[in-house]
Amino acid sequence: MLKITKTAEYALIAIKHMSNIESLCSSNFIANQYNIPKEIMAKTLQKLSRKNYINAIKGPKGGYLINNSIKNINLIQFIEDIEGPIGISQCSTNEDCNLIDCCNIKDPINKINKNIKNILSKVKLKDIAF
Amino acid sequence: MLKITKTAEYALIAIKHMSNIESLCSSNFIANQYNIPKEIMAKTLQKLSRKNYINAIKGPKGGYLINNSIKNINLIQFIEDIEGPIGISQCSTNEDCNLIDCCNIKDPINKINKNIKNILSKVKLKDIAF
DNA sequence: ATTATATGCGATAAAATAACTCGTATACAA
DNA sequence: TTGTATACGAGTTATTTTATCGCATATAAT
Repeated sequence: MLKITKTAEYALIAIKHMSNIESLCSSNFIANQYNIPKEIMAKTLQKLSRKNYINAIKGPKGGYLINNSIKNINLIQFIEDIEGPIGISQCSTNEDCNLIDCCNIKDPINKINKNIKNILSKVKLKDIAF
Repeated sequence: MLKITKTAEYALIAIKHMSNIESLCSSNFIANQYNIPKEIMAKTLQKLSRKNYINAIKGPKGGYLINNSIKNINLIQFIEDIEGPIGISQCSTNEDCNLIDCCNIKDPINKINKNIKNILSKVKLKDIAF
């Protein structure tokens, strides 16, 4: 109920870690340090790399490096970028709901949704990491 | 991602409907009107009845009647009552998380969680139904 | 009795999330 | 040149959560 996914959590943990050390850091290291499954951490970092939150350096002595220009990205942008749209209910993100014509709580639901998104949009990555 | 369940949605729809008509109303009627599976609506209403949000009257010509004293119950109370604890992450609701000792984003996550719960606690049932 | 309703246990289906496997590419170092 | 540590990515499996369905029983009006 109202949960964010593990992937988003793991991504934030990794970003936080990398923003602190400011030096090259391997996927395995983070996975071990934070007790996260290696393969999942690897996939998460790959995704972050594709989206340019971090930069990858291959080969032994390789690893990832944080991209410091992401500090002002807010949580809505971040989560939707790596996980897809956020919404407390189907009709908040897309319109194919079989209640569409008769739903009697659409307005208040969307209001609540806006309020929650508003909170998340005010939290920047620098407020969590960095 | 950050979704409420259908059961909670259906419950709100039913409460909204019953608060408008103020007269006896059967489970099947609501299910039909709002295009919700009959059995699910029935179960949802049974739950609401057990928790005293509505009152049940058995037999033919039976149905449910809303309990008007619920107007000031807020969404946190309501959702947690029928669905269990709300939290954007495991550590927000219970403490058995295998990151527990090393998690580096616990504080900001809990802060965000509090903010979201704060929004929901300010929305009363009368703001959605009634 | 018949019928329309609620009640409640149980089972199943579907979807979302999380975790794992394996093979490939890259680049450093001996 | 070969071995190794890293990133990359397609695909599979497992787990959990959410959603749905079925049926037997209880209740009360007619």
